[in-house]
Amino acid sequence: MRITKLVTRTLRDDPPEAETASHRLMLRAGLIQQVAAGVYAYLPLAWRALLKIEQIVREEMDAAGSQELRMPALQPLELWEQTGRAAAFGDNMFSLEDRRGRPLALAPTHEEVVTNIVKGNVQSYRDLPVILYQMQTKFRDEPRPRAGLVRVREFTMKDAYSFDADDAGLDNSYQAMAQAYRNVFRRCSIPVVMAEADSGAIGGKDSHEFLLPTGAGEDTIITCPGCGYAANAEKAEGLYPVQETPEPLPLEAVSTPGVKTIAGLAEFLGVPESQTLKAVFYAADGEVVFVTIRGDLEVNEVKLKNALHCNDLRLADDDEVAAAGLVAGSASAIGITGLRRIADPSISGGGNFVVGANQADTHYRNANYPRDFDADLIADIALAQPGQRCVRCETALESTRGVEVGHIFKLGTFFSEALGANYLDADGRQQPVTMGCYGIGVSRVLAAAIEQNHDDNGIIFPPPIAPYQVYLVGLNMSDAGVAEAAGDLYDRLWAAGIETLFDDREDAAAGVKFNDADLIGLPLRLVVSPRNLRQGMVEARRRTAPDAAMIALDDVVDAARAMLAVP
RNA sequence: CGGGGUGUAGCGCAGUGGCUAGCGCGCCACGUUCGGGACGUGGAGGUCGGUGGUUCGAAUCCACUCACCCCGACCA
Repeated sequence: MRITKLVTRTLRDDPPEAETASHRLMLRAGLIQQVAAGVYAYLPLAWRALLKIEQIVREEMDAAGSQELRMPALQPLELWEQTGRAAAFGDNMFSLEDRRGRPLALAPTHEEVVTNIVKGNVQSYRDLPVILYQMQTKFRDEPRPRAGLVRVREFTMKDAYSFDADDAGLDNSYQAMAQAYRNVFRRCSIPVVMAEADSGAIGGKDSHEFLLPTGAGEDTIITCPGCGYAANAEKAEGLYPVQETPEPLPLEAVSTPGVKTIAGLAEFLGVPESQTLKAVFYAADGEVVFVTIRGDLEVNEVKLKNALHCNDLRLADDDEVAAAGLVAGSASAIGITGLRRIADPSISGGGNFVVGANQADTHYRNANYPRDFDADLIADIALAQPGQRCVRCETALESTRGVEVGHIFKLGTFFSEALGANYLDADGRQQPVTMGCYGIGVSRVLAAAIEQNHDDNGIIFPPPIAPYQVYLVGLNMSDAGVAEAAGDLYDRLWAAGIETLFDDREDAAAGVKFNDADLIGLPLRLVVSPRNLRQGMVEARRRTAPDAAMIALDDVVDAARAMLAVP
């Protein structure tokens, strides 16, 4: 491709709206163009890179025994109502009506459709296992798109679905997919962490995310340097110090004027925060629930959502709190009626806690569970935090941010039961198939690869996903000798199968071309110029190398191939 | 959805009630340049996000509205 024909322009300056490196560089290098919030056009350079990423994914999926198919993005909403996921996705699902007023959805994922396909094509245990996958455009009406291709509303996803006879089969499929994922991300130069993850409201047992650790990420990963434990903070568990249970003392009201926070309460009464209990109120699908946890811990809203089996969870607003008869700042589980009460197990270790009294400016000392208050549900709802200890090896946990590029789930039989995808086992009995699902955000992989592989001058494309392998610069293209030699070299490179982008601009200064070469970040830069030509040479520099090498004009194609082969 | 911000030429911005709305980059023509973002001369390009209002007069003031960005709750 000749630059003079390429529909892309590079930007001299950083776009002001772009905060993260990948967003900034993709805009500057002319890879993407925004069409709406969270909706981007992939310009030719990005598209070539995406096709390469897709091909890598395809090769690894095929090698893992999966077969590619293609399902529709446009689906009847009714299908989503059969599994209850229309409600679970809620406003995150784009929906529309056809001309007859029939409700349709733009699919955010494909479990329903793929399960129906398997239902119609798999009858016997002899047909299992099966793994199907597709490259597909997904639509999700995200509340807040951000960071270029990191979080968008229309994106390319590779989604795969496994169907097995039982849990042992699912384990095999899951392991095969996990290995395929490691291969994909290694080939794309994205050093991922595989972390335990929340499986969501529907999800079954195990779930893992593949995350690129980077400050630009949206997820928090809790890791253990001792044993290698890694988990999304949504899922992670941590050990916190548990006090000995003291002799229970009588409940005692104490005046606490103006005290509204745990920190203020602990300071006012001269007790550690771990000697207090925190009360938080949430609206779970509109129902106000009362949540109690030890004062020094934080509520993990994902764990809470799972414990409550609700679709929508948010902090209750002031009106809801007041309507429920709660006194913010001095609320307590003591004497609460008419509300569901959820408590973290941390309330049962230790004792003689300071709690609210449901009266303004008043708290109780010496509250003890279950003597003084009760809960309808005790569940782990604590947010793991760095500094807490690993549940396996008791090393202090660490925390880092990450971009999620892949996610795998063991789904179990939720979908097959809801949609009647059964098979006949060897004993002639009907059984629901056991499913897993596996997603890679293909367009996000491109963003992550750039986030990981760049410097101050621009992108450093990993060769396997670079849109072209060579950036060929013709310096002083109005010089007939240069134009001829560079054009000839361009033809020879393509003839040798080396994908080359040819900067054939006549009017651009050397500096412009070099800066664009660095910005776009192809693996190898070749320079044909009057100066080099007088010596019969071409200059070659890898994007990652500090210095250039001089290559005889006749040897350039072989030399380029050799330089590109070096990992 | 809560909080903060921005909409003026392809891109980045200036313009607080007054004449023909400016600047830089980019673009077109010609000429000079030619190894890390050159220079000269001449040009093209604008419903000032939209609607309504105030006013002799609105990019500028008011109301409503739309879009987009950033920070938080969601996901690949």
